[in-house]
Amino acid sequence: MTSKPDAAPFCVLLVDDDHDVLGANARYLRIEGFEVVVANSADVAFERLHERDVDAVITDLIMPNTPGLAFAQKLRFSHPLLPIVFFSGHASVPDVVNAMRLGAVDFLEKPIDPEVLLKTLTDLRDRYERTAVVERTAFMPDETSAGTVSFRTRVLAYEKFIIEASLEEHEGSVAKVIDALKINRRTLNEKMVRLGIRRSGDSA
Amino acid sequence: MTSKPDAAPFCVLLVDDDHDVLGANARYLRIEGFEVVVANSADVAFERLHERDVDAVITDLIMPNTPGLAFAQKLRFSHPLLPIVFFSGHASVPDVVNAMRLGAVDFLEKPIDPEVLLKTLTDLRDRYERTAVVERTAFMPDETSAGTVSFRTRVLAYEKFIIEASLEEHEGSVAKVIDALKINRRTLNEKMVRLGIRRSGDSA
DNA sequence: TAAAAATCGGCAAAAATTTGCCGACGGACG
DNA sequence: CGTCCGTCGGCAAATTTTTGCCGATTTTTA
Repeated sequence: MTSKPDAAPFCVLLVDDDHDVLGANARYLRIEGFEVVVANSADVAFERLHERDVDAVITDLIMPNTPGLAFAQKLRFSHPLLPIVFFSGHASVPDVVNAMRLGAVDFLEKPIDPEVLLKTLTDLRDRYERTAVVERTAFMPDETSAGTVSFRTRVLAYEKFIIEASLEEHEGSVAKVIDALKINRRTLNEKMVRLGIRRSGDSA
Repeated sequence: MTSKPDAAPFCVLLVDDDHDVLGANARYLRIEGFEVVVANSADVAFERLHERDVDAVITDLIMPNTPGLAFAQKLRFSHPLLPIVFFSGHASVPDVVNAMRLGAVDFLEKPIDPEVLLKTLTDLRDRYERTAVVERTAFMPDETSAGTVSFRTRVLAYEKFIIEASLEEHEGSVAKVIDALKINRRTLNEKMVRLGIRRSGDSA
């Protein structure tokens, strides 16, 4: 409904080889308060990704040069937790299956209903807000080497994410988290310290 | 091609409300060397699951009483890593998306091509052979854990994902993965064994 | 205000993971 | 052939993590 230009700039990377559609969607999303970066090919998309942090990627499954899946695959690797949403005109079941396997968040059908797109992104923004943070803090000390995130780092980032998410879900109740995650209290504690997780309150 | 009744008994739970189809598929799979348990409803399926350990579940998406998705959802609870394969006649994109979100391994289209089914299961067998072990050690043996997926399980699943992705990205080159993930060769090896990851090459 | 419920951290034993070293194997290549 | 390269696995030591136990504090609840 209300589209408020949030304080938190949620940045969406829109990838589509159809210039018109791309422009239209971008415009629409911008009006709705999203920050939008566009790309008309996978290559350009990667350039954009290097230039700045995006919070979600919306991409056409079928593009001239790079198949959308190959694109997603590379993306998955450099940005493990980055939400990807596909859309396509006549997607076959296997297409959808493969897309989801690559960790797609959703798969929309073309032509895209603006309402649906908006809802998808809004949900995403709400749900994945902190994920981006995790990525940013835990990943790549310097942004030069996008691909060289160590295994350990990624896993730790994920652990952190899980715990923080669960913590939030249970309104900061450690006890509930322990129960939900089936993790030893002591262990959870250790991890929180190690990963620098603080309850509800914040920095400083 | 050659289907050898393996020493390792891979047990498949086949769920379909169509008696004839169910029987036919079961027979076929048995001939191909799988151990098959059948159920014509979600309820029966759960009974079977309590009776014995199965390694994979193949289920129709649309069934009279329980919608396949609801079934999968319950299943996800009790068996977070248990591979589920769906099949359906006229699945919509959203259907597939939801199925995959619930962690479906694959989504086949009805009528099922025996060849495809067989291949799917064979791959599954190869890939998930050892995963069962992980599952067993990863979370409570008891079904008391009705609620959630344990922290450990989730992390393991993620580790598995990272490794498999990297492996795929580097066309199965362990050396490259070691370099990319900055992980000790020995460690990577251990994890692959523990998580049941096999290199691109495949079946027996 | 007292009792009950939640958190947190120190410590040390127990358990699990990681890593280095060594030898082996199969394939590609000169 | 003989070698080099990439992979694998056994073993044991080095490390890291997980857990249990105890007691101290803080927050809620009755």
